[in-house]
Amino acid sequence: MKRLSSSDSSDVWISMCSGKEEKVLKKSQGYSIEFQAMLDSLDQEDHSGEEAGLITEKKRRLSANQVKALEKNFEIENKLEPERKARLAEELSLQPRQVAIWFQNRRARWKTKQLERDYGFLKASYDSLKLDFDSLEQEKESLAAELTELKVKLRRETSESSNHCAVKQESPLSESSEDGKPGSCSESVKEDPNPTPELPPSSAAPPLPLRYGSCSTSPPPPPPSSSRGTMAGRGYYHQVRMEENLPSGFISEESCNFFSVDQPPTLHWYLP
DNA sequence: TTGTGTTTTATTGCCTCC
DNA sequence: GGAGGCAATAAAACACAA
Repeated sequence: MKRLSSSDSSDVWISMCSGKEEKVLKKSQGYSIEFQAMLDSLDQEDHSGEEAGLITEKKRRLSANQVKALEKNFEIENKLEPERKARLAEELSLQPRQVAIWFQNRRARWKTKQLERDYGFLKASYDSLKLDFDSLEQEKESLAAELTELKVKLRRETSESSNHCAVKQESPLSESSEDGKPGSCSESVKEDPNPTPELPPSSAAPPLPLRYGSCSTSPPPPPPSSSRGTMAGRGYYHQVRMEENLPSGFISEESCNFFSVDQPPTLHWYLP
């Protein structure tokens, strides 16, 4: 498009020239006399075109009614067939190209809005998941603390009972320990070979298999590298890390049953 | 009134499809 | 190869605070 210096100081636009020409004209202001003369001649040509009744139009916004009609049509179908374009253009007294451009821009706006909506939805989903994760993490920590406490208590009771037996064994009137009830000494001293506060060396404890909702000793395949950046991928590593953080000796058969999941794990992120 | 940010209209260049 | 769509961009039109 080319901007003309009209006599009535209103901006007149001719839609027949390209934007590149306009840029050239704008940049050329204040240039050589020859070039200015050329611009003047162009202006004269444009004025003569105006007088000849060529398409002279201000760049202006569409009227409210036009926009309303276009919006209505966009709701029906956001793509424009040639027939509909021509009909709309005729109904709204617009150029078919204007209608096409309006639809194109409208689609772009719709896409932007859609992206914003999707982002909002994903963010809400993420926030909710994070809350869940945080509460589970807290629960895990309190359970671990409780477990430690219980183990200390158990150890104390065990040592007390063994002391009791040592005293009784010296006495000929000591009670028989054959019934195996609590308080019996023959086995209880041997119990608890793995006191918790003094964690055994890693060589003493066999490597614990990682569990993924079951007690299988074979670890699952590693996550695909492509999923490492995703939430699913992070979930995979979180589960591993959480179990690695458990106190040594915690993952036994009991603990396995305690934490095992009845349903098989969903590895949808891993399965193709 | 003016400077500035936003919205709307339009262009350009590239890509895909027929 | 032409038509049409899309992303990026330009620039006018508009809104609004200072």
